[in-house]
Formats: sequence, structure tokens, C-alpha cells
Amino acid sequence: MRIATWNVNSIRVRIQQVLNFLKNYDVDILMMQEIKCTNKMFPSNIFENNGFNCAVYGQKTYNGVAIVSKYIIEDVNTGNSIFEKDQSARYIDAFINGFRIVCVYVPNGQEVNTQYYFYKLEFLNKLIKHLSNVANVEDAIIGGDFNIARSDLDVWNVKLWRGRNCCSNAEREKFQRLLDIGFKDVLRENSDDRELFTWWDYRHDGFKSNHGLRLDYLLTSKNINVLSRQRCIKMRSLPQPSDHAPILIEI
DNA sequence: ATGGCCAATTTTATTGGA
Repeated sequence: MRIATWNVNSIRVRIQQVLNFLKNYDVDILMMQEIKCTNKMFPSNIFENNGFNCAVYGQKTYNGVAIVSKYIIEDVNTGNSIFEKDQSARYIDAFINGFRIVCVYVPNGQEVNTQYYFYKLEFLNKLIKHLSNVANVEDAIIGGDFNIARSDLDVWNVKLWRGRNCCSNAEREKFQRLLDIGFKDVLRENSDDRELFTWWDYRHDGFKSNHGLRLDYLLTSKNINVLSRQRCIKMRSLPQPSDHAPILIEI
């Protein structure tokens, strides 16, 4: 089974690229973040015509997450019960082909010690608590844009980014707590490769000069046997790309 | 190297992204 995660930065702009990606990489399940549209505006019929079922938690203008799957999608949950008062659409999970598939879009945080940053840390606290419960009962696969560069290996210019939003110690500690629940960071496992970036700034043509960060992750329960793993950076090099590249694993 | 990019919005500037 081939599973991917991708921050598409607007599904309406990226629909053709997403369809090409699903086909060319033979993807069975795709988790998407920043679909930037309501459930009603989400192109479910296009996915269905291409053999995919959809679970969507949309929002006007900002955020929004979705899962599309060749397999039947069961027991869908959105973040409402987990994140309480939070009105932003950042979490959806479902039971698919024996696994709990979790799709998450962690808040950006803007700058360290702003209200947005503290909201991000609080969101992560709730996510950690929730996924601790999930891990006790099901094999889980978590895909998402965490907006955290896990270590200095995941930053193109350590000196420039040290301590800044996405790279602060508090954020990295939260990410480690998430792993400590019992998940593995599939792309990083047994690798000290610096070239695992998943995001490059549109500004200054950051992709061309590989000025990137690793902000997107596929995590799995430790007992899941991973057959292959890759970043699909080709999707970042095409015309009118998302600023994020997809990650694809086979289990 | 953070103003110069991109997407959405009853747009013609503003917000958010990271």
C-alpha cells in the first residue's frame, strides 16, 4: 500500500497536479493540507471519477485538510472533539484498510512568542495527548505539515534559522514527545541525509538554490514495516507548484 | 535573507503562509 502526504496550497489550483501525482506514483492514500476551500468547493466528484473516495474537513480561504483513498474510508473524525474551541480545519483521521490514517496541519506560528506561536504550542499539546490514546489501540500512520524542522539537519541555513519559528527548542521538544509516544519518522530513520527538505520559499526562488526546510512528515507506528520511502521533489519543480513537496511511503 | 512570492477575497489592498 502506497501512502502520501502533501501540503497542496489550494486544491482548486493544484487539482491537475494532484491527479497526475496519484497516477504517476501509484498512490493509494493521499493526505492533503491547506486545501483552502469549503467541503462544498472540494472537487470530490473529480477524485471519485478517478477511483478515489474522499473525506474532507474544509474551511473557507485558510487551512483545510482531506484524505483521498482507493480503499473504503471508515470512521472519519475531524478535530472538533480534540481541539475544542478551535474553529480552524486542521485535523482529520479515518480508518482505512486496517490502519488509522491521521492527516494534520499544525499552525504556522508566525514568530516566536507571539499569540500565534503559543497557539501552535497548545495545538501540539492537544495533538500529543490525542495521539497517545490512538497509539494504544490502533496501528497509525500520521501525515502532515508540522511546521517544525526537527533538527539542524532539516534547515538550509542553521545560523539564520536558529531559534526562529519552526526551529525553536520548544517546538522541537513537542515533536520529540510525539515520536516518544511510539512513532517513527520514516524519512529520517537510519539516515543523516541533509537533503530531506519538503518546503522551499516561493520568494527568492528558494527551490533553485535549495534553500529549504523539512516541515512535512510521515510517521508510522514502530511495528509497521516500511518497504520504501521518498520525497517527490519533482512535484516542486513543475510550473505553478505548491511550495511543499509530497512524501510517499510504501508499507 | 525577510518587502520584491503565492493564493484567496464580493480584490484593485489585505491576510496568512514559513
